[in-house]
Amino acid sequence: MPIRSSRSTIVDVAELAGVSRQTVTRALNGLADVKPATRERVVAAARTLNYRPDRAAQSLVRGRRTTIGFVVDDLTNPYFAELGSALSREAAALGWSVLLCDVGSEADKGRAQLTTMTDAVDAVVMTGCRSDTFSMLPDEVVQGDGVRLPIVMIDGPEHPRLDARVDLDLAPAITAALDHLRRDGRRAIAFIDSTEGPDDRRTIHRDYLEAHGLPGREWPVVAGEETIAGGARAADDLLARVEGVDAVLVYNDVMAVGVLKALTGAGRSVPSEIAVIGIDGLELGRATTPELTSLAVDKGAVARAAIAAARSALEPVAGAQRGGSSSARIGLQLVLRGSA
Amino acid sequence: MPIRSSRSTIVDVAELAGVSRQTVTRALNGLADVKPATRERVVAAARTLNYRPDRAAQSLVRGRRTTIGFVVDDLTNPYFAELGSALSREAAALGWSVLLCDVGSEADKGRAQLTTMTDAVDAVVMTGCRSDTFSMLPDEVVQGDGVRLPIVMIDGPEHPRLDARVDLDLAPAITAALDHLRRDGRRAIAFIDSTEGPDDRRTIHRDYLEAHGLPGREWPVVAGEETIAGGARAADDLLARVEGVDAVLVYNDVMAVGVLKALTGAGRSVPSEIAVIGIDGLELGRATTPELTSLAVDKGAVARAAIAAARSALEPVAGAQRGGSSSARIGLQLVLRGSA
DNA sequence: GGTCGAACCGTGAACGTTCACGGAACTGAT
DNA sequence: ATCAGTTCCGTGAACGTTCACGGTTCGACC
Repeated sequence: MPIRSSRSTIVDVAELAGVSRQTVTRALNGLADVKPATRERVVAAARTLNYRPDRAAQSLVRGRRTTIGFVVDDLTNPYFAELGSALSREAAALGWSVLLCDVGSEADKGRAQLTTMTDAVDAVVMTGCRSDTFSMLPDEVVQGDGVRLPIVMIDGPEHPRLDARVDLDLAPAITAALDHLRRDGRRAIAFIDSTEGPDDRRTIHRDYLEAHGLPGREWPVVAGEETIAGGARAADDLLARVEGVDAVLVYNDVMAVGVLKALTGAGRSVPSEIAVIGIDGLELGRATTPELTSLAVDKGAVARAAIAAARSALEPVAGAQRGGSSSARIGLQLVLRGSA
Repeated sequence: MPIRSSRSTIVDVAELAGVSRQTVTRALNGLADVKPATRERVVAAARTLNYRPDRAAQSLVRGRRTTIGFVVDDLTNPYFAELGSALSREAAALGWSVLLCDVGSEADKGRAQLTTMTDAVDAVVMTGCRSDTFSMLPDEVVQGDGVRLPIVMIDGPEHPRLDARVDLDLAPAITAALDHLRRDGRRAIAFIDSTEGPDDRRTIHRDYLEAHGLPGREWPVVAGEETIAGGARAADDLLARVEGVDAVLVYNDVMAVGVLKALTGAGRSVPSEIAVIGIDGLELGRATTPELTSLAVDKGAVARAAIAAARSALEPVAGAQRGGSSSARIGLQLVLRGSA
């Protein structure tokens, strides 16, 4: 008997059990029309061969399952985790599956991960991507000469290749937050960003300051990394360089928590001396004292919009809307907790 | 021309472009031996039909990809998020994919999700599962008459069906933490659990108290839910019922952060009056003031062990070790930050 | 005009599983 | 002994794609 090095198939089991393919199928899938003795023989054969049905072959014949890939910079960031959670449930409601891909920091590994993901998936949902995850995509996917793998981008940079976008409606939200601060008599409202690259949140903030004749355009602060520690460093930096700041708007909640910590650590009381507002509305914001006021994102809504976008891009109807990238906007809500 | 309601296949494209399957393959996959004009015709046909290659058929013929399912109670818990992140990268190193499944609270939906997941996956990695996720698995999977889908459990309840376990080596770690507290002169060391069910951490704690003649066995505190708010409530409860507690060990970091907040909120200073130690070693523990001391879990190590276990369970070598469930133990490290 | 090589394209077969159908063997009653 | 009815099992075909091979066309060159 020749040694089969590769994985054993259903016919191997059939031969060993002395039956046909079909009987093996019946026996292993618990169908009727199999004599108990035969079933046992088949099961035993499957066990000794460590037989495992090929999922690809199964789903080929049983019908198509759609799988979407969820690409994140860093699942460790609770915002992305909450988003992934919502996406997983939303996809499940349609019978879809979600393939997770945490590309992380190392660009080369990220590339490899994305290639294996993209050819196992019917559509891609990317998010964040301030580090340019998009350019890590395999060339054949991004140029898409042949078949375009649908890509929907959540709150990330623009790109002609995208099939759909889900954006946060930041302008009214940030305006509301700043209005709130101004009503409280705050005048010196700084903004702490995560990187120096172009950023809607920062420009909205700056435009607001200009429109209302407030100071602060000259206080660009950059955390460098979207972590608690990064936020804390940025806050220390801000305190060291600027006098009289009485409010801070922060790029996201994770960094805002760091800011909060650094401020109280430096003896500034929050919110009486300095108010802090974050963006995302994470559960994490409940961990601090005072709790973090934030512009909350409805992650369920974002996930629903993303899934809907992927769905319509996958629609079998021949689209005259080729290249007509759809776009959804999700509002944010100012949730007042303790910090502002 | 009959209207095809289902998804279009490669032969549809071939017919529309007036070529053969193979030429379509060549054109769309960017291979050689296609005249530019023909390629364009094929691409155009694919576009109008919104053709999308069947991933199942592709991977059937191109070769097998292994996919593992990652089952979590709640990805919102940063511990599981960090674990998922590690798992994703570890799997990627082998060219594997990770299917995410956040079963959440609703048992019925969880059931449905798990069935669609389990038949798209070559192995399952479950974790947490204090809420009995295991019993949500479809019957044919859990009884596994025919082919056993490998299941590896991370730090969850025992079950004869499991193929492998990855456990946290809690006893020495918790002992180290309690030793540390005792060296600091703490005597009244409470434990805050998440549920009332059987739990290693609680029993290790109680055994330690007994062994060292410390009080506290009579202070069972249960948070109910593994959240910051749950931990806070539990701490309030503890303060209201017991006098003189000078240290608290908490089931996990998320709850411990809530405990920390409740204690400082109630005017107790940490760590001078009461020390707090959590379990998990999350980044979240850096958000508080003081930062949370914790028994840190190396999530990368856990993920590696889980992947390795799945790998060996999938090994094509006929195993005489059928049912011989492997088991790995991962140590924890006491990381001293501010709270103890 | 024949030969040769390149460029381009099509035809079976295969991947591993399940579905639809039909056939054999066995039962029990007429 | 015949028949009908179960019970059990096997044989082609199909799912949609790619691989290996072979064929045709075309131009160029002797």
